Amino acid sequence: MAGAKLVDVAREAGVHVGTVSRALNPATRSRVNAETAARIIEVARRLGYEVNIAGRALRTQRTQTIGALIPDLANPLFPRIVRGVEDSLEKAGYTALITSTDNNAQRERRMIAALLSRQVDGFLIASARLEDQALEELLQNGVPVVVLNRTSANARTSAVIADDPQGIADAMAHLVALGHERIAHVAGPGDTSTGQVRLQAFEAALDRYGLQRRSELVVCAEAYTIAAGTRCTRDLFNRGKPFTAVVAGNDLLALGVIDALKENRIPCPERVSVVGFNDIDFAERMSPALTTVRVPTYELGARGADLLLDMIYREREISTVTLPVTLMIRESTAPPPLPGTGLFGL
Amino acid sequence: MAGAKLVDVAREAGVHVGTVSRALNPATRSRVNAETAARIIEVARRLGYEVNIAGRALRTQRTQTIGALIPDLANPLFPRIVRGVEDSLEKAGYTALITSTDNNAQRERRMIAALLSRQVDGFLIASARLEDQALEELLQNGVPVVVLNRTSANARTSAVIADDPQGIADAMAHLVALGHERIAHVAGPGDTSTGQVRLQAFEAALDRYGLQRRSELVVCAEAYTIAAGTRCTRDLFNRGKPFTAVVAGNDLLALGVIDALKENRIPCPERVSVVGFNDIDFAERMSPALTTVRVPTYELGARGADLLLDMIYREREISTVTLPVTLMIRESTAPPPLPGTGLFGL
DNA sequence: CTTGGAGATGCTATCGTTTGCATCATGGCT
DNA sequence: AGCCATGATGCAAACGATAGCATCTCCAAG
Repeated sequence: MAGAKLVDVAREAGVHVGTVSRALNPATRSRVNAETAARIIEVARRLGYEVNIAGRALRTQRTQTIGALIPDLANPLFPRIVRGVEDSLEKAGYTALITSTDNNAQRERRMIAALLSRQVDGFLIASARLEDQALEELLQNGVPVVVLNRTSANARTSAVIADDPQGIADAMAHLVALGHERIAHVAGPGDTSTGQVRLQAFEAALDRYGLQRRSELVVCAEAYTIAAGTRCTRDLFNRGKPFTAVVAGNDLLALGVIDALKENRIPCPERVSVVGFNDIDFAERMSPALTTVRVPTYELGARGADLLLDMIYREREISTVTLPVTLMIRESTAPPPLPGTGLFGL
Repeated sequence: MAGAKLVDVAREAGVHVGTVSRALNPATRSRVNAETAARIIEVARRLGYEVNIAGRALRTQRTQTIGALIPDLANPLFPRIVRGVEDSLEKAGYTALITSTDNNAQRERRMIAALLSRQVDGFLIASARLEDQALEELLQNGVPVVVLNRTSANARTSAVIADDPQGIADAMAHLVALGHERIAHVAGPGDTSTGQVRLQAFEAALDRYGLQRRSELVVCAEAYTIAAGTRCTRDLFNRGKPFTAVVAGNDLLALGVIDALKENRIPCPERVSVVGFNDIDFAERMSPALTTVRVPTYELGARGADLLLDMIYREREISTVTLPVTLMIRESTAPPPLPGTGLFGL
C-alpha cells in the first residue's frame, strides 16, 4: 500500500515501465496488447500500486487537485456546497484543497499562494468580492476559475449563482401579501455581489408595489454574520423610523436581526416579520422557524465543479449558470400588527 | 505568479540553481553567503517565485499536505474542528485535503486511496470506527495518523478526544439534581468509541445515583443523525416504559428526540427533558434551546494537527490528549412533571 | 521473396527540486 | 612559503511518471 511504483509493477509483469504506464491509463490502454494490459492491471492490483500524483504532476502539469476558497465553513451554507463539489470532483478523480478565507483579503492571498504552490489545476471561489484583486490576478494568469454563489465585477469569469433577484422578489411578494408596507432591509456587505444584487432587487420590489424607498430603512452589514445582523438592527432602531418587516441579506443576518428584536422584547413575527436567505441547515428548527429563500446549495457546488473541470479539460469559454430558488414560508413572518399596536406606535 | 522556477531565479541572480535552493530554504540558508542569500531572496520575490510542491515532494517524499477524513461536514461539529486544523497546519506551511466519508466504509477506503496517491504526509481521522480496517492498514504501513474526537480499539494510535465520561456525568448530575429518576439514553452507534464510552458513562452514573439500569430505556442509534434520533425515540415509546428525561449521544440525536416528542405532542422540557452532546453551533437557538455538553472543538482540531505534525517531524511516540468539557444548561431540561401528570401517567 | 504497414513495446529525455559530493578560493598557521 | 581547514558554490544524480520516438515482429500484398 505504501509504495509499489511503476518500476516494481514492470519488473513483476516482465515488461517495460512505459508499457505499464500505458496499460494503467485508460486513455492510452488501447495502445497496448489487451492480454498484456490485463496482466499488468492484475499485477498492479496485487502489488497495491497507486499512481504517485507528484510524479505525474511534474510530468503532466496536472495535479488533479483544485483549490476551493470558502469564506466561512461555519456558515452551514458552505458545507453543503462543498459536498456537491466533492461528489462532482470524485467522479473525475479530482480532489479539493479546501481553505477558509474568513473574508480576510490577506489570508485569501496567502491561501491562493499556498494552493498555487501545490499546482492546483483550478480554483473554485466562493469568497469573491466585487473588486477582487487576487481573483483578478488568477484570471490574468490564465488559471481556470469558477466563482460560486457570488459573482465578481469582472465579467471574464465563469460562475454558478442562485437566482437572487427572484428570491428577493418572492420574499417581498410574500410580505406585501401579508399586508406589510414598511419593510426594512439589512443588506449584505456592499463589496459582495450578493449584497448588491439583493439590495437592488429589494428596491425594485418596493417600486413594483408602489412602496416608498426610505434610505433610513436600509442598512448595510459589514459581514455576513449574526453579530453584524444584530448591530445593523440596533442601528435601524436608533433611526426611529417604524417598520414591520425585515428582509435580511442572508440567514445569519436574519438570526442577528431576531436577536436584536429579542433584546428589545419585540416579538417576532407578531410585531416584526423577518425573512432570511439561503435556507441554511437548521433554519427550520430555529425559534422562530425562519422564513427564508432556499438555494440549491448542493447543486450549486456540483455544477460549479463540473464547470471548472470543463474549463480545465476543454478550455471551454466562460459561462454563468443561474439556479432557481424557492421561498420557504415558516414562522418568522406574519401579518403586520394592527395600526397603533406596532413598533413606535405605528 | 504562474511560473518562475528555481532555474529562472538562478539565472537572474547569476548563481547556480542549487545555491538558490539552499538560500530559499531557511534550514539550509546558513550554508550560503549572507549577501548572496539576501540577493537571491530579493530576486525570488521580484520574480514571484513559489516553490513547486510536486517537484519538492518527488525529491523529499514530503508533500506538506495531510489528509483529513470527516464523517459529515454538515454536522456543525466538524467545521469547527476543521478550522482548528487549518490554523495549526498553516503555521507549518501545511495544507489539508478534506474529504467527507459519510460514515461509509467503502467511500472511506476510496478516499484514503486517493489521499495516499497524493502522498499525504499523514492523516487526521475524525471518522474512526472502533474496528476500523482502513485505519488498521494505515497504521500497519507506518503512516502517521491522529484520530480526532473518537478513538479506535487499536491502542497504537494517537488521539485527541473530549472528556466524554465527565460530560455524561455532568449531564446526569444535572438531571438527577432536577429530580429525574427515569432517564433514557439514545446512544450513538455501537461501532464508535463515543457511542460506547458515553453509554458506559451513562450506566455508571445510574449506578452512582442508585438508579436502576433498565435495558428498555437504552436504545442504540445506527448513525449520528436527526432521523436516527427520531426513530430511536419512537422505539422508546413503543416499549411503553415511562421516562422523564433523555440523554442523547450527541446533539443531532437530541434534535431527533425532540422531533419525536413534538410528533407526539409531548412538550419539552415540561414533560420530558433532553440533553445533547457537543454543543454544535446554533444549539442555543433551537426551540427549545438545547442543554448540552460543550466540547472545545476548535482546540480539538488544533491540538490534533499539532500532534500529527509532531509525529511527522519528530516521529514522536503515540499519545492521547483529553480535553475538558462544560455542561451548558439551557431550556431543554427542567424538573420532571409531578407524578400522575407525566408520560404514561407516571 | 521483398516490402511496407500496423501493432506492440522499449528507450530516454523531461518535469522542478533537493542534496551529497566535488571543487575552488581564501586566509590563518606553522 | 607551503599547507590545510573553512566557507561558498557548482555539479549531477536522484525522486516517479509520461510520451515522443525508435525499434522490432509479424503478416499481407505485390
